[in-house]
Amino acid sequence: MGRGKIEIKRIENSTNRQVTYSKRRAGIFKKARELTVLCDAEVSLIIFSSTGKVTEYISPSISQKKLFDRYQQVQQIDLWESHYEQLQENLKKQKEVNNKLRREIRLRTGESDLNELSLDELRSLEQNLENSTKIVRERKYHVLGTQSDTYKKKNRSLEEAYRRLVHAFGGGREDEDSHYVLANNERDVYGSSVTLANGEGSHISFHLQPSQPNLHSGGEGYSYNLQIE
Amino acid sequence: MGRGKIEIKRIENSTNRQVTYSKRRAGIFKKARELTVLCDAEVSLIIFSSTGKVTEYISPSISQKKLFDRYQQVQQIDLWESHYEQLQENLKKQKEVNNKLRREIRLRTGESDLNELSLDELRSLEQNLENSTKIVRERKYHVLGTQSDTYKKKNRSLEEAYRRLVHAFGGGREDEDSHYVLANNERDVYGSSVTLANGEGSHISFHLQPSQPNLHSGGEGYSYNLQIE
DNA sequence: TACTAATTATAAG
DNA sequence: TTTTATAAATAGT
Repeated sequence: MGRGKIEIKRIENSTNRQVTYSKRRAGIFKKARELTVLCDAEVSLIIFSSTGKVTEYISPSISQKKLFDRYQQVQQIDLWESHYEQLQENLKKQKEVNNKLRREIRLRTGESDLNELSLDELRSLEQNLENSTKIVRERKYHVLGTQSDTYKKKNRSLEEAYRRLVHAFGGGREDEDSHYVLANNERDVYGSSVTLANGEGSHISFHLQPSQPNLHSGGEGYSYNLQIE
Repeated sequence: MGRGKIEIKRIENSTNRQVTYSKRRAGIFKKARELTVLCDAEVSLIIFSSTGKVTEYISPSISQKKLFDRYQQVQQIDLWESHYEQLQENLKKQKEVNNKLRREIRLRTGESDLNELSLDELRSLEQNLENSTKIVRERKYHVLGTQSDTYKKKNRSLEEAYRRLVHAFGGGREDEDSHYVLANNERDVYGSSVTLANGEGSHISFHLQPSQPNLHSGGEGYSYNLQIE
């Protein structure tokens, strides 16, 4: 159909090829639409040009995804399989990793599994926990120190203000009073820290995750409630 | 194109519709093939008849699956996603859990993240670690005790054998000798345990997982090497 | 399914 | 891009 008959083989002239592509593409899409309407068919037509541009037609009664789902069902093949398998493999690995992490935590909390450890491993773990405690304790003291410094500075400015006030009203013995306040404050900060560190109060509840709510549910004896976030 | 012009609307006569379907289907598949060859295009054409029968054409240079992969890539959509939403959701959750578990371990080892904790949280964590240490220590002593009991029993039977032997050769003072051996043994077991518990040796290496090899790679100072499995 | 008149698609300009 | 002569597709038989 045209001024001359053409052989069905790749059109070498690139301009010609491009023009023919446009015309025939329009033609085939028209045919797809017509087939859909005339014959109640469901048609999926996806065309990539040689330059990579995509054009598609899908019957209005369906979507590409649904048609493809149906296609694979009818053809007894599973086009997603490889995707699915990969995802599943990934999930399996994550779960394994999570279980190992949980075990590590159970060991570190002494919650359970300790009976799986040898004597040497127990010794190492104990040593390890002692080191960790030391680190945490030092961090605590650091924070305390910082907090204390802040109080000191605040106190110094308060002291200053107080001194000026007393001076303005013409009093004496300002130094002793203000120093007393300062010293008192410092003692308080450290004092309460020691009390709490050995006390029973202050359970942190970091909140671990909802999917395994019983992971750290405190049982009897030495169970406690350290959960993250 | 035919003896008469037809309107593009559903053909009501079912025989006619069926005939037209066959003819036009052949036509459009021919067009698809021709377009592929003439213009270097990649064409996917899938048609479901109203009776559910599927016919397909795919350019020989590609497969339906590959074309579809490419299609969704170009269209910036993920056709698998809804298919696997649940799986993907699951994977996401597992990864979140994983991160939280890692954080808990980092906190418990003092490896990092301690600066995110408040003073109260630090106190609680310290208390917590002390409790855990206590549990581990007690378990260690339990294992030691069991081990010691085993030795005791062995010793008793050795002692018995020794006594019989001495008796057979007609000697005296068996009791003192055998008791001496027993006592010595007990002291040894506890002695070595105390030495090792405070020593530098015996690092357990449980081996956590390969995907995050640096999770517990010991750095300077208080780093150590507790890895599970 | 095969024929063919009439319509439609398109190759070439 | 639009035109048009011609090939191709197809509606009706």
